[in-house]
Amino acid sequence: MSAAAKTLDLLSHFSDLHPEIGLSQLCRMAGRDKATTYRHLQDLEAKGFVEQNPETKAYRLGPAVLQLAQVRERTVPRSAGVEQPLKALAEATGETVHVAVLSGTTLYALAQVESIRHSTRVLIDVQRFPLHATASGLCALAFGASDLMTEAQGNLTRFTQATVTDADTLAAQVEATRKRGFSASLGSYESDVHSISAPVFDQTGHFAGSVTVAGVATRMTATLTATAHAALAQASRAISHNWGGTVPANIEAAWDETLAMTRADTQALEPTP
Amino acid sequence: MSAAAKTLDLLSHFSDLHPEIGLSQLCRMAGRDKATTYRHLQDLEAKGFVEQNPETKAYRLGPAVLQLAQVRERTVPRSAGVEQPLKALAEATGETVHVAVLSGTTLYALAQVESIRHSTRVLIDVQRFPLHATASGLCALAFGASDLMTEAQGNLTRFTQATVTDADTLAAQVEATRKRGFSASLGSYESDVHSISAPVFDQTGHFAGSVTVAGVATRMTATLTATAHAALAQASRAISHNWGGTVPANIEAAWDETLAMTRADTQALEPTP
DNA sequence: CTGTGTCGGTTCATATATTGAACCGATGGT
DNA sequence: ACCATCGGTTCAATATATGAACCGACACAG
Repeated sequence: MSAAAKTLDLLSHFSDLHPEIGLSQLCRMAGRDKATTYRHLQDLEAKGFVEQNPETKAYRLGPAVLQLAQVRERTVPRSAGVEQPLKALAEATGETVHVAVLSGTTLYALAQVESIRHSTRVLIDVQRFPLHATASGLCALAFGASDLMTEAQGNLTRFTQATVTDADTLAAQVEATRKRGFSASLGSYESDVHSISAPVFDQTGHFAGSVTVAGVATRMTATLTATAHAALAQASRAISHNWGGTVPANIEAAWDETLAMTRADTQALEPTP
Repeated sequence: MSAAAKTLDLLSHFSDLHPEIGLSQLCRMAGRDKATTYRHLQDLEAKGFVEQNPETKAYRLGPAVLQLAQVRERTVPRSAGVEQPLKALAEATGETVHVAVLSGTTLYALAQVESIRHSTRVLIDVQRFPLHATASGLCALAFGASDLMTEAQGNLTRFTQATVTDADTLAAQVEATRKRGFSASLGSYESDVHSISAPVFDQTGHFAGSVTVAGVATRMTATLTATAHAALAQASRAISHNWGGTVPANIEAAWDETLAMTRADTQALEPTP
């Protein structure tokens, strides 16, 4: 490992739990020599990536990271961070996939990828996703701020036979989404489309959008659902990472549980030899 | 220069003007070899500090900087970034100095340092600085958002004989502050206190607070004023840097002009031999 | 007030990782 | 068909990173 990589590695040890770290402690955390770590810290300090608390001599993140983050935030559009994960998701599922971002109380379409595996596939032509009638929307209601729910309850438009139009059923679906970490829409917006969504988080740590697999209803078997769940979790982690966020532990836990269940379902249908 | 320092240096070339930089271009900007720069970029990419635009192969800042900035923002209080500059400012001027931060439309006291040079000095016991009657407040009105002015106009309380209580005079003072880059209060809040302030900026690029020299009125000669101006500019740059911001070019220009003028005043009074 | 541990920081011989000129294939303009 | 430039790679030369040992300061304990 290069000296530069080791130096950069030191930065990753600073967190909310360890905002200030002394030299010796950082050596233990990084598992490296004291002299080496000290020089690396000197380099970081000279460039403003860390600074020393004058009283305790402990090191903490410096102002340089703030400026870099500003530049990144201003110059790299969110859509740049979803392309690769979306392609991988489309590849893994063979269905149309898309990402929506939350702005205020509205979910806007940000990007989509249509898989070329099947000749029939879902085409997405909406710009805004209704909160109560789409998998994306359910994700927002389940993992976003509470004002989204009041917004949704004020506009329970019916789109198909399967659209939920009463607040209680909607609340139940939201609750199920929270429990499972994924939301599902079985033709509630377009009747022959079954969608599954996972939430995406940004650097504020809050719900920032959702990533969705929109499948042709007749193809959404238990096997594909299991595949989609696993691939969605992967995609959400990757996109959240690109947006400067991480998936909260409770949602990772919900995913684990759901994945274990769907795997069991699949194996029951198609037992291994 | 260590390899780590050179690697970190590469990051500083990314800015709003150059959000994406190709390998060869970055070599020219950094003045370094292509092979070296390439390996450094590999290190940075591996740690998420830069990423490659898949289409153009150009590099841009990566998601890692967002996460580090979040940690810094959450864990390092603003007050930590003002101590050193404030001490230097008190040392340079021999007067009491303080920093105020803007929250909403209110200026709150954040930190202060009393110089020990004189037995008489200004004691600051306020928690909030009136916008219309203090040097800090004038800075906020001159360099902050426009809603501050409406807030100030709604509360033109008189504190001393010198307090400005009509909107027109206030507007004129604000205009003078914008022109000079510094604000002044000649006993407008406490009658025997003359204060000079400079604005401070944070990572959003907006006015975030002010740094002030609060001098005993009888001591505020032209010489001390010139010293204070120069030291305030220095302090503002340092604090802005610690808060992740930079002083806008137009204010640097205003400072330059004011400093040249006050220097001329000083030399007229005390000609060099 | 003396031993003991740990702290941040420094030294220097050792050896390992960094360096850059030259090179490659791909791309694009003329 | 040519030339320039792009991102990326190679390898011998060597500049640079490394870490065991050491230092003074500090805090705690007997």
